[in-house]
Amino acid sequence: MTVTIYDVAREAKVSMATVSRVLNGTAVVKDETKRRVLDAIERLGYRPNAVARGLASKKTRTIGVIVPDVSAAFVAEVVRGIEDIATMYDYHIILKNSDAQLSREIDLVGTMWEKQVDGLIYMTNRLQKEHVDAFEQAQIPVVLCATEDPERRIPSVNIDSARAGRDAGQYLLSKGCKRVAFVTTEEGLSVLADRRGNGLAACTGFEQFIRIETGSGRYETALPKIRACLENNVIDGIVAATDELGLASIHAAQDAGLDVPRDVKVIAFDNTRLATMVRPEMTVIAQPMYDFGAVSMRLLTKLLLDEPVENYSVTLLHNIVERQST
Amino acid sequence: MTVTIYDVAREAKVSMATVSRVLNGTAVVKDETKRRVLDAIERLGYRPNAVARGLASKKTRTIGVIVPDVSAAFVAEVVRGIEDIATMYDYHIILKNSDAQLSREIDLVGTMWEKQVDGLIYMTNRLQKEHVDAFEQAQIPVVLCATEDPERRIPSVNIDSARAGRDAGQYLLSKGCKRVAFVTTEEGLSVLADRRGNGLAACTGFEQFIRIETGSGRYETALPKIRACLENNVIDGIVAATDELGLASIHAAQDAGLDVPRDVKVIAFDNTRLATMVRPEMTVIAQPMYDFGAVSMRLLTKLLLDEPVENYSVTLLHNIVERQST
DNA sequence: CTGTTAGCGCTTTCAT
DNA sequence: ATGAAAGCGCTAACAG
Repeated sequence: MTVTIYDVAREAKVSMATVSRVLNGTAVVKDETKRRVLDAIERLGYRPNAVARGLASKKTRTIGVIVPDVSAAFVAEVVRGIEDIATMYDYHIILKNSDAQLSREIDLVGTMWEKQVDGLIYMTNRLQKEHVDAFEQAQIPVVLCATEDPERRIPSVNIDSARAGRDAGQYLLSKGCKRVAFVTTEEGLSVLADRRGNGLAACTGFEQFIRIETGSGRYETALPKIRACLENNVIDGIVAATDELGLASIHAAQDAGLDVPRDVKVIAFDNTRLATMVRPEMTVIAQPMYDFGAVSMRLLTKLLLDEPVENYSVTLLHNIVERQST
Repeated sequence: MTVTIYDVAREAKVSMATVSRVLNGTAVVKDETKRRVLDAIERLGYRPNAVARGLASKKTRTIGVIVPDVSAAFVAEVVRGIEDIATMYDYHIILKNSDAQLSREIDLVGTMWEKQVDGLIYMTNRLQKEHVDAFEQAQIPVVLCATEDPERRIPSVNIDSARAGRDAGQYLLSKGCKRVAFVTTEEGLSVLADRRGNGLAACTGFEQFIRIETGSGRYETALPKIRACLENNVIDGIVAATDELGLASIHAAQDAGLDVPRDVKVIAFDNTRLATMVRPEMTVIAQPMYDFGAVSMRLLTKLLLDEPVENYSVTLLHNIVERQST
């Protein structure tokens, strides 16, 4: 029924080993023999069984990808980057959503272990000791993607978030803003978001700086909260932690009778497609989302192939894209 | 180094078979023995090797998911639905992007075959003979997700697209629209989009009906084309094939000096988050994106577990969500 | 350059 | 209720 390497060997009148060799290019095979094997493969419609291969070689060419939620625009873009590079290096990805729940995040490492993945790309809001322990126990090479390891034990790919926050602040200052708000979901939820906020807060020159916590990152719930804040505080500049919160900020300002950008300027993080499709188009601190994924995967391949690695914690560049909201 | 089932057996003073039994619940094991095994597993930190399991049992508990592009909002949501249900039934998913290229779509079936996936969830714009042949050759159970098989050979999950198109038309008629445009990427690209367009075209009562083809589905490229059309035709109602095209239509209308919804009403397909975040908020034909994925995966589990299946081509319900753009 | 032979770690008869 | 043993389909020494 299923055609095996043994069938091919018989058909080509060679040994399994030789078939394996032409399949994997593990050793030189005489051209004539190679042709016979290839012919047999063709004739029988043979496909190597990756599972058997994985068992024998202890390499599955499969990468585990653990993310909070693929349906988030940012994450989906990252996953696309991961998958593209994985394909390029002939790896497959197993995708799992953690919903940012610690217990699930840890569980999933175990699951990936059972699946014998060759490596792991990991996204989480806050890396904890439990994570590192899990990685260690599973003995799987891990690359943290858009996730910081304060102690730099685990290879990672990030931008300089504090600096990005500062850049946003500097930018608003240059636009004449004095009273600035940082709109974020909730302090303590995401290390990166906090770092951005702190970078922003560190800017000197603001007359006032407040944080607006929206609880969830959802547009609908954020909008009224931001609006309330805007009605109780005179604010002329906003930095939002995500595009969605940026848009909520713009609309909240408009609802409060303010003009964007005249009365209040808004700059948001991420630069998902949303930013360019709304009016006014949003000025953003653009994050290299696709590259987060692509570079993480590339770094992981280096780890797996024992290629030399110059830098185990890669810092990607961010940049400000000026549009109409400022 | 790596703990195997054999080590556990030795530690618990039983045979591998018994360990396997308690692991899989394949047969009754005396409570006392079971405890010894569980203890040994705990003590040794044993994790079953899913690859070895897969080879021995010929079941990998892995599902291949082939989509055009995860980074598209619609698709990402579908994938989330698939993954959730997969997890629920203890399956894993291998994700692949095809970029809607036929050759790649076919290739990927072969790749999934090699990976010995137990089943396949497949999304494509236009199912062709090549696809069906590939499925057949690989002998993998397939469920088509948001993808129609005109000949109903392959199980699938869809909405009634023609009817959805008609509903959109009917809705615009009820709003007093007479001169309607269908904004889509390009005829012939997507069967479902075409079907919607045809359903719409079949509505009687319009004084005029035109199609606006935008080439790509991207906001940026669509906007000027739609605007040009709107300047050369008197249009008072638009049905857009996606939210992104819907938003492009709204902005194009505004740029052409028209008010939405007063002068021209816009209704779009999909209902991604975009629709609720823009102003005016978009009226949509809501698609059950998450459910496309969830139901497809559920159907696939039925196929895999030999559960009775009432209906091999499931039709999900769509509905109109009325907002400000009409 | 090619063949032989052990496994890889588990499931699954078949006995007992 | 438990054990023994034969594979699953392939890779990777080791010979020759």
